[in-house]
Amino acid sequence: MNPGRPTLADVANAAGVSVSTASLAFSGAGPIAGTTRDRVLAAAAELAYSGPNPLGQQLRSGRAGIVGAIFGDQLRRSFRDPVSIQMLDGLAQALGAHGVGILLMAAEAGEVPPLVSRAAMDAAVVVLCHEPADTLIATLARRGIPTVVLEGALGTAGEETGIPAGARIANVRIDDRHGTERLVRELRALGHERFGVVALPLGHDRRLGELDPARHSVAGFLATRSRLAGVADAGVVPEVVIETPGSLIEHGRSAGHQILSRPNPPTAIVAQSDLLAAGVILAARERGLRVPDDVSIAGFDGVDLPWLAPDVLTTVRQPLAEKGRLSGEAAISLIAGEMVPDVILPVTLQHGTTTAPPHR
Amino acid sequence: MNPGRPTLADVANAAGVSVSTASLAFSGAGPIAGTTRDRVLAAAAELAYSGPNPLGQQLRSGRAGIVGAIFGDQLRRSFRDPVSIQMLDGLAQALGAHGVGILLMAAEAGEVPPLVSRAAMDAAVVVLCHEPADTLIATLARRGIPTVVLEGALGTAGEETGIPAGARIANVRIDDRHGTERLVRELRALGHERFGVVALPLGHDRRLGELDPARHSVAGFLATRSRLAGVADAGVVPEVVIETPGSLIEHGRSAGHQILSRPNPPTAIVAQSDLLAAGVILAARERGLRVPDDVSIAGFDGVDLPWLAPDVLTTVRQPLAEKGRLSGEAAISLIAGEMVPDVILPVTLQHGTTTAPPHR
DNA sequence: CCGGGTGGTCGAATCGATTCGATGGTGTGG
DNA sequence: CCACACCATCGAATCGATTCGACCACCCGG
Repeated sequence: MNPGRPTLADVANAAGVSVSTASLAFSGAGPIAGTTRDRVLAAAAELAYSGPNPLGQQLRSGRAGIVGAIFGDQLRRSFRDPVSIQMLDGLAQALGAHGVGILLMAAEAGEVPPLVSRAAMDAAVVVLCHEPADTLIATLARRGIPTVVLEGALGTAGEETGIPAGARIANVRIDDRHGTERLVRELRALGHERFGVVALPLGHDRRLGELDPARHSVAGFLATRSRLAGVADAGVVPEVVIETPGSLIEHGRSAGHQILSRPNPPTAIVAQSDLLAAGVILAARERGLRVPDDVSIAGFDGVDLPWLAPDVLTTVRQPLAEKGRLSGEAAISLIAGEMVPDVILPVTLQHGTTTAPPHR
Repeated sequence: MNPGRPTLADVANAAGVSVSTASLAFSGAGPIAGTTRDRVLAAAAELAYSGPNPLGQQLRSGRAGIVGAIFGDQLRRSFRDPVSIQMLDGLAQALGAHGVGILLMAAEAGEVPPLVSRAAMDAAVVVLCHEPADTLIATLARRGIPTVVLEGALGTAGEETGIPAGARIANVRIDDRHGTERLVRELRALGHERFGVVALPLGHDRRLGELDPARHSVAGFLATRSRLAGVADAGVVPEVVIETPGSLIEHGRSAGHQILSRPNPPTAIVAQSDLLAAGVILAARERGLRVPDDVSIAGFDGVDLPWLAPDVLTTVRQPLAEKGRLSGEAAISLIAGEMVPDVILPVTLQHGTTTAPPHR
């Protein structure tokens, strides 16, 4: 009759019942006679009606059935790190169990993608934004979208961040400061005294190179960036800190070469991610250095690196899938209007073959 | 006044204009006086109205602004293959340019996830389903959702697949049959005569092991699975075909050990993906075999494997990001109601250091 | 001075479903 | 035999926006 696909009204019409009754036949809410339901379903089959249009349901219920997952970089780069992927997998599991879908968004370099301000979503999860993501979070807050922030800066709530006071925000993070501290203490216990650090991006500008003391005081970063702070907590001031443009093998490799080409390189290199550490190991191999005899190398995250064999990385393992799952459940709770306490997940030290006492 | 967030009606009310005028102030469609628009926007700011509710817009327009991306496995596994990721990145770029978001869905082992049958989407892209995805595609077709199928089986349209005739389906695939043929021909030209093949999953059951001639005739698969058919086109009947549960390094490694532990192993191993090939190389290394002196190994895809250094894989490169972009644009066209011709993208042979004439 | 055009605004219909309250009919218990 | 309860069904309101056609007033040209 009318163009386009059939609607519930068409089905009701064909079945000779009212729209409300037809609705009951599909939703199952409320009483309905078996014969009536069958008649409605038969009419639906006849018209090739494939069930209620989700758009109508969404408007009515006020729920989109979607949670946005916002990554701090191009997907191509974000997803080369197994960290993001395991997180995402955990997130997908938790949300999938509630019939909620994941809308993928990539926010490059502090930009706010149009989807963040326009797409329909019931909640958002901000993942892996190494740099401060205040404008992003503020945009979501203005829209009244409850938000789960992963590994966010500490002062997310209120203040001069432009984030409204009533914003419903939950924080999920790991105890990376303490984890790093324990790792570095162990390295000191092995006898290491001179350290190099390969750091994740510290700001919006994606650069590779030594931390610029003119622009950023190391002390300042020590205070704000927890993995660096963990180094300081262990009583270590690194000889050199290389900032990288991202958590990728090749950046770790470049950083490794930069550190290892110094006149008298440090005996221990602590990388802020496993991929960075893997890159440093490749660099060491390329320079003919033996790991861990000539240099100890440690990472952070605890992802599988089967191709690093025979080496097994010493690292700090964080529960990645668990983190994703928790974030998903936090999002579900926020949507339900519940308060969600901040969560800090524990990490565990994992001994591999890439660390040993320094060679004299 | 009323609970919840303000609506366009509230804003119109506060600004002393009608709802239709307020709508114009935001959408910009149709004539509106500057002073009126300013008054509306001011009222909006006053009420902390953050723009039109997407749910209302979607119902009205009949567009969800979302394309579903359906992967044939858990995300954790799908995304460990850079192939999926580069694809997804290309897809995200193409769709993002049109302001369309990506809804992520994982379909394990031939199941149809609830989101596929219930979520609001304007189109779907079915990615990386190594096994036939007929029920999936049929579900989408019944819902009238235009679908782009990547590397789908050849007879997607009509027939006994349960897919309705009028379904709007576009196919995007690469010329993998011909690419494989060229690769194998080159290996033959080098002097190889006995081949092993490490294959991607051939059915719903994820198993690792030699192709079972009782259940599946090799000839049958040669006919239907194009990368295997390419081997046959080159005039080669492989001595052994190992089927794997997925495109992962460890599966390639197991398959590699299985092949290389045979009494008189083939001199050339062709893997159907780069990750599988990388696994075979690791297996060869572990057995003390030199690549390519003792065994030649080739892959398929052309992804970056920096950690394979110093080896560089001989492979067939396919334009992955391009494939994703094209799929995205195909989806956009389908949504616009246009017909989209099937696309077959070319592949290029890429010579690495892992293939050489066989050792006598 | 009058008619036609136009720019600005408004009312009402529409998108497709859910859900509340009302209604009519049947069955049961007093 | 009457009244009450309950089950099945229906009508209408609602969710939040867009858009079409009507309308009014004003400006300009004839």
